[in-house]
Amino acid sequence: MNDFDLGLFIKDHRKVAGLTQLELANLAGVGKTTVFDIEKNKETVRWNNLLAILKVLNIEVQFKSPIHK
Amino acid sequence: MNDFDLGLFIKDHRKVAGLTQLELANLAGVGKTTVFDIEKNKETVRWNNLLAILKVLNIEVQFKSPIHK
DNA sequence: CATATTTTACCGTTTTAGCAGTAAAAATAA
DNA sequence: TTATTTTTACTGCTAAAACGGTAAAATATG
Repeated sequence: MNDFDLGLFIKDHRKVAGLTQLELANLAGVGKTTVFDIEKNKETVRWNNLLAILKVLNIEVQFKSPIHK
Repeated sequence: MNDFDLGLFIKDHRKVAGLTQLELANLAGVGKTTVFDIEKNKETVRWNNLLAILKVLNIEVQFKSPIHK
């Protein structure tokens, strides 16, 4: 049950940071289209671009699995 | 301090699952090169391809930030 | 040891994400 | 309301990701 909305999550954080999509794009070093796509949950974006945006917004990524490693 | 090695993390889980890179690639619906690249921490891969591999290996992704959650 | 399997590496070809530009909705401010 | 900003949407072009094929290292197996 993966109802987590990453796009909305990112959008909310961008709003809290007081940034427009264009500003976030420039800070992350990506195009405005990429920010738009990510907030729309387009998953065929590049991992590095998503990472760049998450970094600007101070969002951490964690990977969990049953075999806790 | 981002010393987390996602490529190694994935490789270890693949090993535990008893899969070769090619088998994992087929299960995830991606090319063998993509699996290889991801295990080598190439970050210019597509988010959906990474997600597909994580899903096969039963690895969950979580996003954390100071605000919310 | 030998040899079978797996991983790493490189190479063309195809596919497509990323990009800037533009413009029209939608939201926000004045 | 009107004016301004922001978001959404679509465009063509270009760089490069994804891919399969191939082969050489590396690793595992008998």
